[in-house]
Amino acid sequence: MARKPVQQRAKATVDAIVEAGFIAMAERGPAATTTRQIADIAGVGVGSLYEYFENKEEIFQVMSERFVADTIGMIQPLIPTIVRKPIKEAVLDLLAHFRDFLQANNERYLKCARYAMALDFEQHVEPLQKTLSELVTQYLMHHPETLKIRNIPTMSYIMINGGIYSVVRHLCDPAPPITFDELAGGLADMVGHYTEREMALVSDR
Amino acid sequence: MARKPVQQRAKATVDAIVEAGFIAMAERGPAATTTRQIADIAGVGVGSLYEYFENKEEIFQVMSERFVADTIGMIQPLIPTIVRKPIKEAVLDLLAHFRDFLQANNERYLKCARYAMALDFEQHVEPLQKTLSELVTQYLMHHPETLKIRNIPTMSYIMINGGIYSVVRHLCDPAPPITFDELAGGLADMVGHYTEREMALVSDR
DNA sequence: ACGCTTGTTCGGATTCAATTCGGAAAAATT
DNA sequence: AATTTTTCCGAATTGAATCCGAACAAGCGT
Repeated sequence: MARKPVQQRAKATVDAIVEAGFIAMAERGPAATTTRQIADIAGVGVGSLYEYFENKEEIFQVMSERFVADTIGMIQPLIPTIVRKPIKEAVLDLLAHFRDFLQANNERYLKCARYAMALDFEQHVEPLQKTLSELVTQYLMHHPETLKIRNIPTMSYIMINGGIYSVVRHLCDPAPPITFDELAGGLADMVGHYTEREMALVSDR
Repeated sequence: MARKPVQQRAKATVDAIVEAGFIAMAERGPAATTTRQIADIAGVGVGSLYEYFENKEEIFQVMSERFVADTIGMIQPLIPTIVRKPIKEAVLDLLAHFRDFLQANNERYLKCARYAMALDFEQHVEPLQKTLSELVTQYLMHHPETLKIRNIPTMSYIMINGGIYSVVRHLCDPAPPITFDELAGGLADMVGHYTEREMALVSDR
């Protein structure tokens, strides 16, 4: 941001711009949204965009940050409930919430996710990954028998990245080859079967 | 394409433009590459770009298509060898080839993959997905015992999408939390364990 | 209330990249 | 070698992103 808004009215302008960014992006996609559109939707002059943002790109960056922060805010309160459930239920539960979250508000966050995953994955989605890693850790602590599983960091990495991408891609696909429930069930089975098999192997040693 | 090149020399300029597109993209990323840069690298005038491409975007589209086609061309000949291996080895083998392929030529295809996955997944990567599905099908036919596994389409979808994304993301990450070998081993185990567990469950019924 | 400083808004002017266009050069065809 | 087709080009156009300075509002001390 080029300058910090100090007055209340300026903060409102910044909010209006970011909100307008979400609306414009959901309507036409990021490539097709112009500064003028954002300004018009926000009800401000084009010049105002540049008071608080270096350029159009930075508006998208802030949107991505808000998206990630909101996602984390959505997940955090679920953690205590989820960690007490059996693994497959836990995965299904998390995925259902994630889908609803992405589709809310005319899919604004789904569009955003698509964009955020393209450029600078690490920078934007890293905090989200950290939160999910935290969820995994807490889950393991509530189910001590699973602590024997090997390669937990690797498996978290795969399931978190692969899971997020599969879901986002599936929801973006106008004609997906499988239903969302099949996808969710598949991901749950993937995690569940891996856990079961790994524990069977470990108990043999 | 606005117009088809009929003479040999015209085909050469089209090639030079696409090649220049890869070079420019690898150097500065897609957002920062201008038509003038592409034209300069290709050694042609800016106007020439528009003889054979509607716009800059279409150059990237053709690049994506070539990338996907080359990827498929890389995988096809591996299929006969891979389908005869045990599942974990097969996955590891495929992943090693995929990594080498993405990193060849100054990582040109890795950059391309990042871009191609952002916009229009379905349109571009769909043929690749089809090829990999084909690989899965052939694998299953060479290992009849695995045919009892349920939800094969779903599992293919998850492993193909999740696998591709995990690998691309990992290779793009300058400071990945795990090594590539760990990632590859993890993916192999994920597939392997799932298969083993599923077959154990199925034989009980 | 009043002048002063600081913060905010705005939209025309500017910049820069994408795209167009008309004609020249090269190749093919007659 | 004349003619037609194909190819190439770069100056001119277009339009979106960005800048900038004037005008407007808010806070603040007097």
